Amino acid sequence: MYIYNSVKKEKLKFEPLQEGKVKLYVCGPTVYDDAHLGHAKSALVFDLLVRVLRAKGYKVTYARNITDIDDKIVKKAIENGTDIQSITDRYTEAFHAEMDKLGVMRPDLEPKATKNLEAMFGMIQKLIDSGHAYATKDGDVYFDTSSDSEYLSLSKRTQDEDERQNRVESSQLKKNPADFALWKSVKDGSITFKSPFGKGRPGWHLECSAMIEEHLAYKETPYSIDIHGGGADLLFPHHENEAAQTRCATGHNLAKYWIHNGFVNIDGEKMSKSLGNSFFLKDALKEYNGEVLRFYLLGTHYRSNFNFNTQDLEASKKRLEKLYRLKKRLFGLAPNSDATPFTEALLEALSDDLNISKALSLIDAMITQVNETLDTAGKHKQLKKETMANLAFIEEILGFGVQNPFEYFQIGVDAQTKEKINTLIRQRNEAKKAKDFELSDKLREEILSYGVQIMDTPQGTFWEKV
RNA sequence: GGUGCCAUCGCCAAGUGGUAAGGCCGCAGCCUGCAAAGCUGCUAUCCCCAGUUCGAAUCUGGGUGGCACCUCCA
Repeated sequence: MYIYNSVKKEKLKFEPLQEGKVKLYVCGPTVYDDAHLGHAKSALVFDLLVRVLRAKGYKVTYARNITDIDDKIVKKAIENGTDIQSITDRYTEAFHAEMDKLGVMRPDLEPKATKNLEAMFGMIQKLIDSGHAYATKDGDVYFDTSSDSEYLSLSKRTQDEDERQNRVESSQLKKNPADFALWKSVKDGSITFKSPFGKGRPGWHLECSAMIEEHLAYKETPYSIDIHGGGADLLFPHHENEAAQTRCATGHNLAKYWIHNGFVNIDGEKMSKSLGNSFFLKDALKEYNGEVLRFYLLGTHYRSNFNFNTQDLEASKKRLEKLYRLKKRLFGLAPNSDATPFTEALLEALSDDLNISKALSLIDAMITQVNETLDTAGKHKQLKKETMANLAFIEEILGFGVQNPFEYFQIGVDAQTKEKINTLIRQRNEAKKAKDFELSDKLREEILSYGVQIMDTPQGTFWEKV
């Protein structure tokens, strides 16, 4: 297994901290709004990583947090005249439902910030005791970046005057403009939590460091966990700050490997709240099957920036359909469960820093080759069994082709319409049998008017929604 | 201003020193009553310039053009 470490900026052989095990933590969503395509991309990328690692025999413990305390959540709760939990519950539920539609497996652990305040208090105290954090008279607690000689080693930044001036000031009492809040005092009487440092809210960066130590971390290795991941925008300042906290509070480094996925852009522009061009996942799911979106979003290498557009999405959809058509051809056959040359090649491709393009080209080559053989006379018993094993492996490792292939092509057609179409197909087949092609063509026109296409095969006439 | 990434066929996209994968679209065939699906064949020398090398899309330098982070953000 090779993984590109985005901190070292090179592809490295993956060697876990403990033989056969992988501990992975990914920064999850802040649940104050519906998930957008970027959340989907990130969740899909790490879903794929977990599947590949497991296929390679690693015992993976996968954690992805839910940030359920944050200024934006508070703001929304106040606007809606409700408490934060009704906001966070609602969007957490929506997030889960949408990820399910994309075929994203649930993580093993899903820690929430509000449930881990004690762990955060403990880490703050350790940082204060060791001189890496200080409290102000306002009741805030800041991480003292000047106390960490390795600060900025993750993002390889330099702190010049320009940057210092550009940083948004939240307090005049900070020793250094780069210092970031571990605990923010809140005095306006809105939503606060009690802590040994006064009433307030935790800083955003703190939760990940604290929850990793609480739920996931090794205590005796030079790194807390094997892999830490998230969107590329999190490298700085979020991950830089997490790394600093963990390093200073525990004496060991946070993660051995860092993985950052690229952005999703819309029409060449970064999707963001401030640009007003967010694309909600729920809207995309109204138009497209979750598996099509999965296939599309996963179809480009995870580190590349991804430019979302419907033309490319349609092309991806067609490519996925090729897989489903082969499944239709072999429907109902049992696989032999042995690894095949194909499954080995597929796993090898994905083991190279998740080379999805290589993987997809292998799948297409396999599909074409099987179709070609099936087009010739013969039963091809062994090939069929082996192909079923290949398809099962594709489902397992990529999550592609998981639906019933006949139903897949008929999604969105109601039972009544299906019945009508089937009746017309029967009538047309009778006309064909009687060589009344004029009538059969007329019937086909009528069938096509339902927005479907039909295909005559040796096994019978099938139809698909266009 | 600081830091970093990228530039491969009409479109999407691998390859990162040994002579350009794959998909979509298009064209020509096979198959089919006709279609659809499937199959076969055809379509690039890798932004520009200079250099290193027996050999570069792949390395170095310069240029041009995109983009991102530095502020909440997957």
